[in-house]
Formats: sequence, C-alpha cells, structure tokens
Amino acid sequence: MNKMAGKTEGEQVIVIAGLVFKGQDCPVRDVVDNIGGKWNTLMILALADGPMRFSALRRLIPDISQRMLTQTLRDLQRDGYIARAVFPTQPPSVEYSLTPLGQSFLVLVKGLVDWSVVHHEAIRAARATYDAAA
Amino acid sequence: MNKMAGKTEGEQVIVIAGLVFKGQDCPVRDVVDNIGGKWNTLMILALADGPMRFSALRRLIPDISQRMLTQTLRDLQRDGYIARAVFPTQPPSVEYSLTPLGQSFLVLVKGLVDWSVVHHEAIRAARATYDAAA
DNA sequence: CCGTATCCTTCATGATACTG
DNA sequence: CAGTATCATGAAGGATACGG
Repeated sequence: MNKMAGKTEGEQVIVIAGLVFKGQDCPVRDVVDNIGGKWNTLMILALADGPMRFSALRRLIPDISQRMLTQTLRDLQRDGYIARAVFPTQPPSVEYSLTPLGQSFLVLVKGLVDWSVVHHEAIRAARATYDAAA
Repeated sequence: MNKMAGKTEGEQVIVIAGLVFKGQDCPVRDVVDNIGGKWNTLMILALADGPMRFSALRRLIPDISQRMLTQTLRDLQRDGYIARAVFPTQPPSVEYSLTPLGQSFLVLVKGLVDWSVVHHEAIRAARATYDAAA
C-alpha cells in the first residue's frame, strides 16, 4: 500500500505504511531526532525513578560532558519531556523530572531497551556474519 | 534505584533503571544508534508491506540520495534487519525485505510512529512555549 | 552548584560524476 | 538497474576554561 503522490504544485507528499510524511512537518521526525541524540534516551531513563539534581546526573553518567548534559536537558525540556525546577538554596540547586509527556515517552524507551536486550545477540551475530563474508 | 558502581579496577559500570550500561558493550547503544540515523526508521517502514527493489525505494523516498540509500540499506542488512536478494535478470534487479528480526523491530517503530502522531501537537506546543519564554 | 563560552575534531550527510 | 568513488560541508559532540 505504499504510494507516492505529488500535489498540484511543488509540494511533495510521501505516504509510507499508511502515514503521511511531508518534507518538513513530519510528526515522526521530531521524535526520532530526539531519540537519535547520544544522551537523550539515557537521560529519560535516568529520570525514570524520580527527580534528580544536575550534579546527581553527572555522577550517574560520568561519561557525559557538562556541556552535553546541559544541552541534552535543555533540549528535552524544550520539547516538554522534562521539567526544570530551581530551588533558591545557597548555592542554588536545580532539579529535573519527567513530565507526564516524558513518562509517556519513557514507556517507549523502556520497550526499546527491552527489545535491545532480547535481540542484541542476534544483531551481533548478524554483524559478525556480514563482516566475515566481506 | 539508580546507582553507580565502580568495579575493582578502572572498568566502570553504570546502572540505570535496573539496567547495566557499560561503556562499550551496551546492548541499547547499537539499537539506538540505528534508530538515530536519518533514514533507518523510514526504510524499515518502507519495507513493512513487503519486499522492494532499489529503484522502487528511490521513487518512494525521493529525498534520499543514492549514496545514503545504499548505505542505509547496507547498515540495516549488516545488523540483520533486512535481507538483500539479487536476481540474475538483465539488467540485474535487487530486492530488499525485512527479516524476522526486522519485522520484530518494525513493531517498535510503528509504536514510535503512533506515539509521535498522538503527541506531536503537545511537543510543538511545549516548544513554542519554551521559545516564547526565551 | 550550575551552568556559559570558546575552540576544535570527527562524522554523518549531501552533491556530483562515473561504472558493471 | 544498482550501485561506487570522490569531494565538500554542516552539525554533533568533546575539551577546557571561566562566571554568577
């Protein structure tokens, strides 16, 4: 049922698996781009069990640079996955938590993780086979 | 229940949401990296309804360059998501199809797509709000 | 403690032209 | 038809230093 249809003028519409993908306003693109980021999914998982402070996240994920931690949190906040709360302590503390949207998304991420765990071996095996044939 | 544990020597183990993430051999990383690619999920969807020839995929997804189409197909084949079948016609024709692993993965991708469609508006709204505040 | 600012490197992608 | 080869570029990510 895959089809491609051109509109009357210039604007192109792609239909795949019953879904419309337009060049720009594709609903999926935004979400996939977020998953694609190196740290985004991990950050969602890190906040799965409750709010966390900036420094706590750094300790939890030592491999991330401060720059990337900030940026990842900003991106996720901007898209509504996480919330940022500042407490006027001295020095100030900032707490991040999943929004309802983020919690909804967490379900997908967990599904992804579970699938990965189950099929990881098959993937590694396929890779080995392919590389051996090359 | 998030914890970080250091092993006796050097090797670092990160535990998030009950899962172990080691620097290299992380089962999730491979999968997420694949999803992250610009065309990978779209390609999986494109093959959802059955096998497709190279040229058919080009027509279906006009925005992809030949180079990226080839590379995306190669990557997915290497990881075992899709199969490549060459038919000795003149000129030769090549058909790509989802493997069982790919079909299993398709379920996740569809879940992702559905979620995106449902929550796309919320995300766009969050973005608008955030940008307005800035 | 929680960031910004700056610089730098690498990699993914795109454009284009050519081949069995 | 189904690719390869080559070159160019922009974005993503890392390292480091500084600021409120």
